[in-house]
Amino acid sequence: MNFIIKNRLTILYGISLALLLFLLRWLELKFIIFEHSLEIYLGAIAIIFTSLGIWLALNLTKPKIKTLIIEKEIYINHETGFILNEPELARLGISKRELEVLQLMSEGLSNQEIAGQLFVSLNTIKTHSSRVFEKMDVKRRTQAIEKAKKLSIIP
Amino acid sequence: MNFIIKNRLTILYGISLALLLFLLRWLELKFIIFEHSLEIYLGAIAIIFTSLGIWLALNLTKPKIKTLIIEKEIYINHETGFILNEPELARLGISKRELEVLQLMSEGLSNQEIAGQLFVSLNTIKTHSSRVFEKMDVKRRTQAIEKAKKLSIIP
DNA sequence: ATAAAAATCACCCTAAAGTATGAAAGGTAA
DNA sequence: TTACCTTTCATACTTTAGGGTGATTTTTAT
Repeated sequence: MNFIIKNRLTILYGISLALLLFLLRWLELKFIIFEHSLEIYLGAIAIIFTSLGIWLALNLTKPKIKTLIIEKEIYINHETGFILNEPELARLGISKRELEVLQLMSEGLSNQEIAGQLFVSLNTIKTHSSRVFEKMDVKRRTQAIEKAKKLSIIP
Repeated sequence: MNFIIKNRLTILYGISLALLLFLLRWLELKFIIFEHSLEIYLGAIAIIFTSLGIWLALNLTKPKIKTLIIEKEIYINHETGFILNEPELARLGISKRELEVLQLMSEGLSNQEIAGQLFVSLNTIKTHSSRVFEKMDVKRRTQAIEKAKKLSIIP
């Protein structure tokens, strides 16, 4: 069964050829018996074999494929994946809350804005930031941000 | 001339067909004069027209176009290679000196330190920074640094 | 040559940032 | 329980940052 399925195209071609030969024989008989003109017979043969040729060419040759390669550029920003450098964080002794304050600082928020966001007083934020600067051994928030980014403590 | 070049394929086909008809006529004459067998004549016609059919099919069919879109991923490396976003810089209207001040700001320097580094007065740096904030539409230096980094104006 | 833009500086004032010190509440580990 | 850390908040003070205004010099472009 598998053999038949695999070679079904070849078998079909064989059957078609056989039928074609029968057709030709029938045309020849008609030509001989009824004494029709030679031209009609020749014309029929020409048409049939031209068709055969076209059919053979279309079905037995592999289709011509013109491959058009279009390169589409996709820009990927792989800065999204941020991995917190926890050992460094532990080494500096920065607490969770302090890190939070540091993060909001790096986003450009003022102490007052950070206080509002974390629902604490301005003084609390000042204390936190002072401790962070002390622990990180920096003098200003801008320095803290710079250093923290270099150390992968903040994104 | 242009007409000939454009339709050269059609003209070629016409000439080929004419030659083919001549060949057939010649074969017919040979068949009648020398009383050769009908089978050879028919065979020749069959072969010629099969070939014609194959040739026609191969040359007149349009190739199938297969479009392959290859997506090429391009990673932007923010860490190593920094490319200054000059169009954005021009759009914001930030001058060379202002950019310098902005850069030193991002490194965590105070206005006084920037003034010392650039050999100008503190007031000059204040003017520059104020202009930068105005042009960048921010309120604080930390915001300016954040935005500038996002816009690839500073590394 | 002249106008526009950039860079420089000064003065005054307010807002924000940062320092110092003290203190109280809550959680955690020895 | 004690000692320690974290988080919270306050007050007082100093320093830095930032806004507004005006002015001069230098550079650049038309």
